[in-house]
Amino acid sequence: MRIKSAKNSDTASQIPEPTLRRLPGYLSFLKSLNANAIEYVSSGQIASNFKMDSTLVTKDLAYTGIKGRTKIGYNVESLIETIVRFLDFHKTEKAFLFGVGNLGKALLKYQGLRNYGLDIVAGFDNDSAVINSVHNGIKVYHTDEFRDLSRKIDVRLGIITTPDTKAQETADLMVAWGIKAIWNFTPQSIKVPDNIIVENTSVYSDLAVILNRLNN
Amino acid sequence: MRIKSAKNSDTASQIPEPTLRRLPGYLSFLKSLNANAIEYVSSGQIASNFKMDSTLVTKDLAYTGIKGRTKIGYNVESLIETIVRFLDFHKTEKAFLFGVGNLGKALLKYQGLRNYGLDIVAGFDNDSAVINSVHNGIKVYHTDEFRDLSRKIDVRLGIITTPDTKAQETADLMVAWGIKAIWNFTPQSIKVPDNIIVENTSVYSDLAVILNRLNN
DNA sequence: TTTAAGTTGTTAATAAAATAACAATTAATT
DNA sequence: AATTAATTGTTATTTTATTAACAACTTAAA
Repeated sequence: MRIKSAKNSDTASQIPEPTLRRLPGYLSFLKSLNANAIEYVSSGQIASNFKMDSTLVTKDLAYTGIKGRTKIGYNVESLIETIVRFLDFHKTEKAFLFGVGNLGKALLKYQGLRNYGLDIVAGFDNDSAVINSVHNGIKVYHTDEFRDLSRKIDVRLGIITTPDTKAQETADLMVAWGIKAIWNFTPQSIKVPDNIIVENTSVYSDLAVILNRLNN
Repeated sequence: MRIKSAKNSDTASQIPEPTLRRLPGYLSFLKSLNANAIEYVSSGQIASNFKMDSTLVTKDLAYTGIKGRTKIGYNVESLIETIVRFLDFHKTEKAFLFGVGNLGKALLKYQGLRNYGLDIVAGFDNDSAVINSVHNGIKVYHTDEFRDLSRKIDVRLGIITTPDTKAQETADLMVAWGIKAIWNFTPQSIKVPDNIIVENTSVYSDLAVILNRLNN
């Protein structure tokens, strides 16, 4: 049986995902340049930092709309601001997190995400050991309280850091409530309606690549 | 300036990275089938679970050397074993972890990685608040103790979960000691000799994709 | 003022990955 | 025993991403 890959309902999802994935790396590098009071940077310099082709950097940056100056390069500060705005890292996207285990707690405590536009507003779990605990100012509630929560709250993003076996039911719960996007940290593939955005983050894929490179 | 992308010194690094990245997902799915006492699975069934093309699954599985049976599919148990062995998840790769902050602690405590061939044997940090603490049986030492550590110890992999600004010096330290592969969880690009394997895991790239899909 | 060199930005070529097409096989059904 | 349908596995095509080539520009140097 063959299935067409799920296509974006959008008219045109212009920007290639590889570009989108590289931009935060550039941003980190640019910030370090800025911290060192460096005013201009060329695509070649960025490329050499990441051991990649400079044309690719130029093209990636072109997507953001920034203009460079011949023989000078790009203004570091305005490039930072352009990328931040392009990636919507300047806005604040609220999120719920389900499953306050080790990984869940780490994400709650992780200050870094705040600077990149993510604001986790509450945690949910079924384990009484963590319910009512507070991490980094974020309180953990019983999952039952989520069911009763007003759907008027403007949270569009849900994070799954539950045990693998709970991933699907957690996703179902979130979809029923009205969540628009799910960030799934379990290796389980979750089934959701076509209009729900799912992003899977699997540390096991990275591990597979490392072990393969180490052993071959 | 243009730079050729760093190429694997290997004669042929045969297996495509996208395939390698998909295999752990298949594995997770197969384990759930096995838990439900399902004996055989077709590439079409796997494909439909992940909303992908069945040909791609067939090709991915072909890389592992497994043979399927026409009209029947693949034997779930032997497919699991084949993928596990193919990915070297059956071996135990020892690792050091540098930077015992929130993310570092989470990785130390994360039991899941043990089942996928990763065994973190020690943590290192400069903060006296965490030195000598034990997480999941793994002790945290002062970074200075790493410098003095015998290079005879068979640890090939180092994990960086330090603050971004410490990433490069931590990498330098590890390379000097004799580490062969680095798993970098900071968004900073680290510079290492060509023979050192580097895998970057950036949660910000995933966030960028989610925010883009949500807002466009 | 002219020339040279570095850099952007665009267009063309190549490489890699995903999808489609299809041949071969074989279990199940008639 | 013959036929049908499901499925693997391979080859061809298309799409996507990367790399190469090059034209245009502009700053700095001669």
